[in-house]
Amino acid sequence: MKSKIQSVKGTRDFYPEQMAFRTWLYGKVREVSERFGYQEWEAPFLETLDLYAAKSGEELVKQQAFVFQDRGGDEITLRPELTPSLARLVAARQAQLGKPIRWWSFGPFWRYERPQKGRSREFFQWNIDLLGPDNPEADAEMAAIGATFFRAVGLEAGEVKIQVNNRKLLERKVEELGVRGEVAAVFKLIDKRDKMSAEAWEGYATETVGLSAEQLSGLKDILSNRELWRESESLVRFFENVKALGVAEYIEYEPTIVRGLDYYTGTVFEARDRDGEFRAILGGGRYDNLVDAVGGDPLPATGFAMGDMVISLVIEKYGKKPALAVSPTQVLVTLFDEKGAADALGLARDLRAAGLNTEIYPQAAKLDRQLKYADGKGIRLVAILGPEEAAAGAVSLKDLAARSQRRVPRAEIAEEIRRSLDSGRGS
RNA sequence: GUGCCUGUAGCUCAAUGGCAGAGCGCUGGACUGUGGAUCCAGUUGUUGUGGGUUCGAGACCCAUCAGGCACCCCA
Repeated sequence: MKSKIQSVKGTRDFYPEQMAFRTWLYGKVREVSERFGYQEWEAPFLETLDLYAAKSGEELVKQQAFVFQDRGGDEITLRPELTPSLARLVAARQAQLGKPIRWWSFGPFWRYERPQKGRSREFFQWNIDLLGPDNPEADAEMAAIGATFFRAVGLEAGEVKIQVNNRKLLERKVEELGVRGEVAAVFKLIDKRDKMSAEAWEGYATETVGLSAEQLSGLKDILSNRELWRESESLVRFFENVKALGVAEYIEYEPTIVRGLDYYTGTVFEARDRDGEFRAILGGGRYDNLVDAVGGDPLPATGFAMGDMVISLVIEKYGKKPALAVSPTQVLVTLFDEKGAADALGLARDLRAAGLNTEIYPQAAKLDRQLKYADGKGIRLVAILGPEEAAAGAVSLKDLAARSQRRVPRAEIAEEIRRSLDSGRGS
């Protein structure tokens, strides 16, 4: 065996079967995005390092971005996320863009990380953002879009949930504990809670973050108070809106959600499967300062991102993966011998002209071979054109799914195929 | 970037330091113009890669690459 060139670490190959699923997922993303009136857009895959320098979490850029020098010596980054690009595009044409801006996008991103389940170095991500309004109605719309997507792919509220919190509320509560200027450290502490043992976490809280016993106890009260949202006018309205939008069953308050990225400013959320088996399915929130941070005028914004890997695992786990037709072929034209080749090619041409996806068996072969091929590839209809049919000016149309066959005059074959496809659609 | 686990046929996996195997798949036939089932036959390897120990290595040791898990971070 010859030595094979390996693929780049952390990348995935999309054979037709995987590509069909990716396309299906993209279709669901499009369907839901457009249902809420969002426009599709796209940014370059390459951006300057400067774009990310001040904005994203420092770790994300410094340690996890693919950065290289171009031939002119400029620092170029393979985009690790989309939101800074969004802010850049919006800032560049801020005056002429009508508000609110409702945009969505689905494309590839790169992060230089250790690959593991639900995480690779090259992945696809759905981004959807609403810029303009700074009210809880906009936040609720985002959560509703996420929930509507789950419904669209068949995931029920008993299987996935969207957990919500508000950074301003949390910040206020933390400050009430008498923690000054160390809010970011406390947020990090909160984020770690599920990942450490209770003792280790408390040790980290008192020793590293420097909380007093009293403050720690107060913090624990905050994090276990599932009714805390009632103290935030913004969250109260958020939950009212979510109810009105018909997705309340998917959404719940979770005091430990803070999100990792530094640019979030208000309501934040992330979705998980109810068993907590996987990492977050999607994550997002309000980021009101980002547009002016890249040189635009201040513009409030909210949005979220969903990677393709975790959602795929969740869809698979709950048995919601659809049976997808991998071959686009609607009808296979048989080939018996070289003498009949011109006739078969002519039939294929006519069927294609009639708008049918038509494939011809590429060489003369026994009929059972050709039928096996069609069966294996999931092609339902086979147009059999052998010496007998040719002599009669007809074609035999076999429906592999219905196990039926009938002889049709050559002139009517395209119409007959169309009828068969329509009748088989429901079953 | 840190720690741990794993790597054998296309796939899933066996093989006490002693002849590299099974199931599935694939190919052909039973069936010269009729598919999924069944039966029969056949096919599949530089044991991830490179070194080392040993009379002898798929197994032990080192390195390296890839995958997985936990950190870190996050989609």
